[in-house]
Amino acid sequence: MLLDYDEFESPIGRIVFASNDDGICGLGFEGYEKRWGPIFERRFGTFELRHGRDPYGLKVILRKYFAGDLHVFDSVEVSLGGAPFQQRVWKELRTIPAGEIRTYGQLAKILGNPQASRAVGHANAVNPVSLIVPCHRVVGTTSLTGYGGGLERKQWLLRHEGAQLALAAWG
Amino acid sequence: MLLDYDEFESPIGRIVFASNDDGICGLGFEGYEKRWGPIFERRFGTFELRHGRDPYGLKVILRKYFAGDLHVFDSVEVSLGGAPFQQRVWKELRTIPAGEIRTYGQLAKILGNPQASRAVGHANAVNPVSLIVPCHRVVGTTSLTGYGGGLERKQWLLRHEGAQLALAAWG
DNA sequence: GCAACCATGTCCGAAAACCGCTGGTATATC
DNA sequence: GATATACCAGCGGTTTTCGGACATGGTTGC
Repeated sequence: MLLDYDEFESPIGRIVFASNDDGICGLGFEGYEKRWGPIFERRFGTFELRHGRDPYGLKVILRKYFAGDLHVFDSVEVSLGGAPFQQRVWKELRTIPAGEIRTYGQLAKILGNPQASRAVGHANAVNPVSLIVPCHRVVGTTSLTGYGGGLERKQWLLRHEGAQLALAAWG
Repeated sequence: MLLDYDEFESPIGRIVFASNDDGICGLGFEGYEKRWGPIFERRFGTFELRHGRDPYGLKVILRKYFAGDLHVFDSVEVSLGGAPFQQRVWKELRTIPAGEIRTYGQLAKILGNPQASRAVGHANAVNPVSLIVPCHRVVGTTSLTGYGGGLERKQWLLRHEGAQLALAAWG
């Protein structure tokens, strides 16, 4: 499998992203590309990366997003793979509007099993496409919990989207 | 929970009061309504306020009280909530006749624990229904101490009821 | 299959913080 | 030496906070 990949300089650090014929299949903050090996191997068997190509015009979209155009990701095609439950989680994530947040427990409930909050957390943790699949809009009941790109970025993104962070502890 | 609330203009400032089906559940001097949010939320979960209703005819009763009819509160129904000890304190308060005063220590003793004066003070501080539950009739051993509506009002009320304020410092 | 991971949530108990206090000493004033 | 004031520690009930234990479900690796 031949994958294109490229980079974008955002206000909170370099972003790397990869895509195949179906859509964006990987996106994360700098360093994330180091984890692509096992991820894409499991998914594609073998793969090859070709640098400097951006067939979906993602750089432009990212620039708009960071300029305040928060809904530009809605129409971006993604190619995610993953287990059945994870796919449902990721699909559900994309229905959360910018500026809103959910808890892991809420998502679990929506997906039909109120007890599966931890499983939801795990699905978030292995989300291959940050931002476009907005895993940063999911928080714990009592804290921000975690984020692949680091909590500071999660907080920054939520502020950028105008979300109401209820707890003082969330900053 | 749906609560009625209304207002009354007294000689010492506007009085606001709220009630439910069981009786008066909140009464205080102007500004007190701002503290109703947390109080009623803890007690009722959610609640809603409906202005301009006075199902217990409290305005008439208040007018009589300020005209000098000091015992009109005796038959008013109240709905207080609160912790067990607080309920005992508030109940005991209503047995203090107009014109008399007690100290926090005396009340503690009456309630069985002479050391609990400070707890009595706290119970007084969170009394949701002033005047009817006459927390203004409790004073410190050496000073008036405190009052939710301000010390001037406490003093005014005690004079109005003809209480003997022994200490010169009390005014 | 089975055990081991987890970007969770809930419950419960212990500890600490909060105060509309009191009583005793220790300093000040006259 | 009387007062009066200031300060301090200990007081008890409630509320809040914090931490640990535990149940939880889906995925992954053996």
